[in-house]
Amino acid sequence: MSQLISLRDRKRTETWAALHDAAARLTLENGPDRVTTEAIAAQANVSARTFFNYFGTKEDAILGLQDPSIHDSWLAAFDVDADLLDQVSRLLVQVVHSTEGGADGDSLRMEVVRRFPQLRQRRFGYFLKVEQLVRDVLTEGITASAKWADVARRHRAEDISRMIVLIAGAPMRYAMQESAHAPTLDNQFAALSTANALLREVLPEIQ
Amino acid sequence: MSQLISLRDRKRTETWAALHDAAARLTLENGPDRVTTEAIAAQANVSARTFFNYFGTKEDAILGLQDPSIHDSWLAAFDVDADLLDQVSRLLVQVVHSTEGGADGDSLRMEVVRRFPQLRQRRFGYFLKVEQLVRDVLTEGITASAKWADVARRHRAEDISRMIVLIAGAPMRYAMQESAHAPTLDNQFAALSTANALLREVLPEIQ
DNA sequence: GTGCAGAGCCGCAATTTTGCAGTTGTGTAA
DNA sequence: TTACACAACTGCAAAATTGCGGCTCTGCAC
Repeated sequence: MSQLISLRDRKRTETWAALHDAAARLTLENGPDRVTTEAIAAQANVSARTFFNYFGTKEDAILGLQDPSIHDSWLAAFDVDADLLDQVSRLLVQVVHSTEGGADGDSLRMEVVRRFPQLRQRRFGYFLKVEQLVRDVLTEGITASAKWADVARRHRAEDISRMIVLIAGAPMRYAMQESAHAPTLDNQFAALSTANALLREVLPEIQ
Repeated sequence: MSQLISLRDRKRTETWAALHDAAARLTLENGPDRVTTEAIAAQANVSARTFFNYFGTKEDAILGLQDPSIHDSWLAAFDVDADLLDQVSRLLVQVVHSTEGGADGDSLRMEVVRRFPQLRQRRFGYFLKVEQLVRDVLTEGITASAKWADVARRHRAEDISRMIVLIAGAPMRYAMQESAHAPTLDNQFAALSTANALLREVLPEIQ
């Protein structure tokens, strides 16, 4: 019973959470610059070296950011031949969401971001990785799609994907810039849907 | 600060204690035969395999027995040319004590032994290892001692040590047999000092 | 008694954690 | 300015943990 996930995976998750929690907690107490990776590791009861096995930078730990990854089920649901703007932006949202650690209701993270908005910048860096991932998926889809065969004859699939992801990602960038100042969950959602509507309105005009 | 021992050593000690604690606790609840190594490992939050990295047998874990080892300071204090009976039995006591985990006031172990005296047998097995260790030390001492050079000319140092350890260990064996029935700390000490006195009385008579 | 399941225990390879010795960049006291 | 401490971060090898397959033994249903 309760062997749904291996002990190894469970412990890895626990360690990740312990580090993020320690980082966020200590940051709230002392501010991000007065917290050392060493202190975080000590608080999480692991070595300083292990800290960097889990997070690339101190800020990632504070924010609980994970390397973006694409879940199989998202891939299965992805359809190049459907409304691409919709498909791609959905995938972008999913992957971006996957970079923000397990628990959504992580009030610690929200509090940290509220108090130290500078940290928010890190998300933009992550967004580049997210785009790369989604681009790869899209490129593969386009290459295999009959619908795109024509365009693909005049442009490389990589370039087509790059352009589409840029367009479909515009609302997310918009929302990130917007909510950087007042980074609450509500603000993010609001900004994103505003941006989506905006994009839909702008697109026909420029075609 | 507080880096007196390495994180590695501290964690090793903690894991050892967690396993012993889990083993003893579960044994008290269910009896030694109704506890599995797997349950102990789960309770201690490590894998079943790790259990056997720490303890050779389930009983060792329940009793908190460690492989005997000789501390450097004991070695330094050991003097072949002093009263050997005293020296050797002191060393035996120290090493035996070292096989019974860190915390002395481990009421859990005492309670377990009180409730399930069968477990006590395991100690006799350990005593053999303890004797072996002490014999090695003694052999080396005798080999290097001028005082023993004469006897060592007629007998192998190993054999001399064996005999001495047997004699010096008699009180401990006596005490272990005695206290097997009523295994409290007081009983052990009492039995040991009785046995020591007894030995001292008997020896002159048989020489 | 025969088969079989459960539990103790071990060997080994894969994964994770740790220690340690760097390198780099930055603030700051001399 | 120079010197230097300190903190972020990395590479690498040693140690610890895990998963897994396999072995043996014992009790129990058949």
